[in-house]
Amino acid sequence: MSAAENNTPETLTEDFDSPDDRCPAGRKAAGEDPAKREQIIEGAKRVFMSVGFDAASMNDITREAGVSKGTIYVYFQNKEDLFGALIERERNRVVRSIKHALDDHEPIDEALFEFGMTLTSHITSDHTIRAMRMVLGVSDRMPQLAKRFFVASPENGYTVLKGYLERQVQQGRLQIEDTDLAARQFIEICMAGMMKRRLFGEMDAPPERAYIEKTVTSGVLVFRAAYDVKTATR
Amino acid sequence: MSAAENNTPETLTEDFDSPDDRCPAGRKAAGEDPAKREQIIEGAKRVFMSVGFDAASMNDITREAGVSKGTIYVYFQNKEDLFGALIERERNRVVRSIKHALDDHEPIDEALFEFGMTLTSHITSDHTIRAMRMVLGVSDRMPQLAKRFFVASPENGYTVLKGYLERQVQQGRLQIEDTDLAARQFIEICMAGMMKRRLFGEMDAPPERAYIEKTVTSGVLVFRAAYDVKTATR
Amino acid sequence: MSAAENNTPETLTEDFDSPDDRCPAGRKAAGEDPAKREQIIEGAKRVFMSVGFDAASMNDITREAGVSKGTIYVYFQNKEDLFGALIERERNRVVRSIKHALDDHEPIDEALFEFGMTLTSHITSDHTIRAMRMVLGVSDRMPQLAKRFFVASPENGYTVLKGYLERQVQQGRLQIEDTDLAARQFIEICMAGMMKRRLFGEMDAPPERAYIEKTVTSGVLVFRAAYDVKTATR
Amino acid sequence: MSAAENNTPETLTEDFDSPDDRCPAGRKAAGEDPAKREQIIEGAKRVFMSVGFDAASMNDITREAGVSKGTIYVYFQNKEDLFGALIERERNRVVRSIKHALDDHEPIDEALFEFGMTLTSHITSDHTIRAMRMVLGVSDRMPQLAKRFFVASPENGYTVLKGYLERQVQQGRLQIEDTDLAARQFIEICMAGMMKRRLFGEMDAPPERAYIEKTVTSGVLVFRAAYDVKTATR
DNA sequence: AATGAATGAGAGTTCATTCAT
DNA sequence: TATGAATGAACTCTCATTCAT
Repeated sequence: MSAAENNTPETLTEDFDSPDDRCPAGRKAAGEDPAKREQIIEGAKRVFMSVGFDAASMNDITREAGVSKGTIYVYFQNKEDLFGALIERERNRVVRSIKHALDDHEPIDEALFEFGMTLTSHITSDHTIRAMRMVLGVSDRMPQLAKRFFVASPENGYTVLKGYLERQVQQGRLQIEDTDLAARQFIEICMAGMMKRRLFGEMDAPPERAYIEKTVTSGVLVFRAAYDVKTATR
Repeated sequence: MSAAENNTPETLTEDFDSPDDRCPAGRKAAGEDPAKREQIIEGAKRVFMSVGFDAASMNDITREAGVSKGTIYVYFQNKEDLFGALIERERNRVVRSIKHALDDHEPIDEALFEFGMTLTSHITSDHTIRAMRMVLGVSDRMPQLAKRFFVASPENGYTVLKGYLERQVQQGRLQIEDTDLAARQFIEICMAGMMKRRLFGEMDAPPERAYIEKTVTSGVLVFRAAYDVKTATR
Repeated sequence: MSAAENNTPETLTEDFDSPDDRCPAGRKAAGEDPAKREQIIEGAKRVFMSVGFDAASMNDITREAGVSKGTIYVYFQNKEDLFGALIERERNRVVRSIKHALDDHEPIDEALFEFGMTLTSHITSDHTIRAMRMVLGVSDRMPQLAKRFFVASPENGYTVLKGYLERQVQQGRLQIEDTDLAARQFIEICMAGMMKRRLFGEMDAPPERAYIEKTVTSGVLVFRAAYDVKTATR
Repeated sequence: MSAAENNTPETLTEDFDSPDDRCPAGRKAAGEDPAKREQIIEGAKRVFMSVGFDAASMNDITREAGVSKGTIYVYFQNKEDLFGALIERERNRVVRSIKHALDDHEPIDEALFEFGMTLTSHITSDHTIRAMRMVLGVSDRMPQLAKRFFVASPENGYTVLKGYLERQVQQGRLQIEDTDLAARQFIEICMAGMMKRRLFGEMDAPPERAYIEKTVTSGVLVFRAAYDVKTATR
């Protein structure tokens, strides 16, 4: 455990800065071949996703990734480290997808609708729900991991939206005192509890697009009823 | 073993109706002493809460509960059964606290405010957050448990609120087409993502009362801006 | 284990010499009520017989005998002791049944036939086969028990028969040099391997009477072909 | 696990046909090194033989075999599987030794004598007796094992002998109506109860050769008195 | 005297990790 | 460098035995 703590996610992404500096002959240094690293993570992902952290055995991962046990331990210090790297990769993937969801749409209605659709679809997807469950399942042992995952995935939408709202307020199109709160409110109205229901298994498949559309549409209406310029709410 | 078979969640709360009928001398039947049962669950709770289901060992629970391993296995069939009983107990605790939160308050503002405060405080409490994490961590293996816990705890607020909203609509005080959706929206506005942030460890303690009050107050305003009679929103 | 070794079967049967000497008021002294002792052994027999020594749990015996755990431990030092007492009881039962099987029948043919039938039927019975398996299963831990059981049950027939043969030789009706060997031969010819086949499960039920009759009849013929006076065998 | 599944008794003897095809470098595949497998069985044999199946603990076997617990479980699915493999090995050993005991000896006397000596010596050996006790001790839980062991070991002699007797009858050298019964009779006469006495511990060492010789000699005489051509018995 | 709830050592089995090849 | 056989601590669960009632 002490060893694992040295391996904070921050350092993980730095591992590849110059992978082949030391091995010009083509032979990769131990634990420095990005393709093999990817191969291992890909196998680990399949196993972790389907049974969770504790129930996943390193043997399963070995089999699924098609590499030997020893090789995994060259690339990752231990099971937790491997799991952390996997979550970190997912994190990066998500951040990219949401980043530009609010950029260009001119009418506020459409911009918010698009944003709400993207975020809700993403968060209720099988992929994300499974990842969340896994992360939460080990959050006692790896609290930083859960936090980082959250900041990257659901919370990231909040950051983007808050910036957007502030710009709209500055431009006089919306009247919001607390943009922090308003951003959070909008996100939650759009999801209307679907994330919770998916997490706990009350909904056992991602909601249909029509249902999401209806929910997000209503969310935009509620939000504008509260924060449009004419209305003097709060 | 016959005693243990009564441990299905449904019957858990009924087990203790008349515990001393058969044992007037004070000696309790095997697996039927509510105090000892409570003692075991209490110890199990401490261990499960702090490290999660998988990382908790029966030996730890033994030590924490102050009973022997054999005794635990008289009261509970196995580790999952013990965990289930613990979650079930938490579930019951919640249901009771929320049930009557909307009954008597006359002005809608106050009623919704009280409800939002109760629900948000409850769901963001250490107790509930830890329970949720545990349940989500094993939801692959015990999906019914997660579902039951959810329906009882966060979802239960939804049922109560939906009934309240329907009564207000009938009495002409609110104008809501889809009370199902509106109830879900209100709950999420009141929490404004606090449950998520608590779950993932972004907030590492329950939010202060002032913060909850501010958030719920704003939530009520947004909700009324959208659904008050005069306003013709949706 | 050291305690159990003090409890050789020999002493077990002496326990009842004067059970009520010390308790004239009717209340039996601890571990001295023969009826309760019998009740315990009867329950133990059902359990041991059906699953064997190791697989039988004291709880099962408790249930089957209808007495409490503590009571069993008043009457018997431990599980081995209880098992020993049970086997000892079976032993005594058997000895009685075979003892007089060769007494009165005048013609040698009939006498041997009757004896062979009795012995073979007895030894191939479910009861005896199960007892043998149990005893053999623990013969490493309780070697004296197996030996005593054997001497009483299968070997006892040998003693009786040998005496009979010696009398016949003295009376000039048979011509046998080694009555010890002849007695063993006769017994084995009559069983023709049935005991082995039953023990190992090749025959899963006691052989039918007709089959035993045929076998014993043949056994008598073979025996007389070898040992009748006219024939000069050996 | 896939390797362990090959451990069905039928395939056991075929496992080692070409053990080093895949590992020319000397490194053996998991669960496929015959030497290690033998080492484990050898250790297990010592433990099982001395205390029986139930009383033998995997820890004892670990210690006796000089391998770790994990290794045992690579080679064998579980305790029963290991025990089964051990018994199976003993079984094969026996079959080989008896198979050709009656082939070439011309005079019937000598052929039967040789056969009787081989079979009796084998069955009364420490090895076989201990194996029988073990097998019988678990015959409730593993009935097929006991049956297979029996068919291979003691019963196998019967099959061989019966074939021999039938050939002698066809050639007019013996006069037997029921060769099945006669074969069983001969075997039992030759052993004259020695197997029983050894099993139950009445004889605590294999009988001396002189004693077996005397017994088998007498057995052959008795058998021929009954079944020689001139004599019209049965 | 009889009870049976409680004990806790020890059972079989798994699996993250190591290291000889 | 990559492998995967081997390790052994730790797991859940059982049950002969004890002793307060």
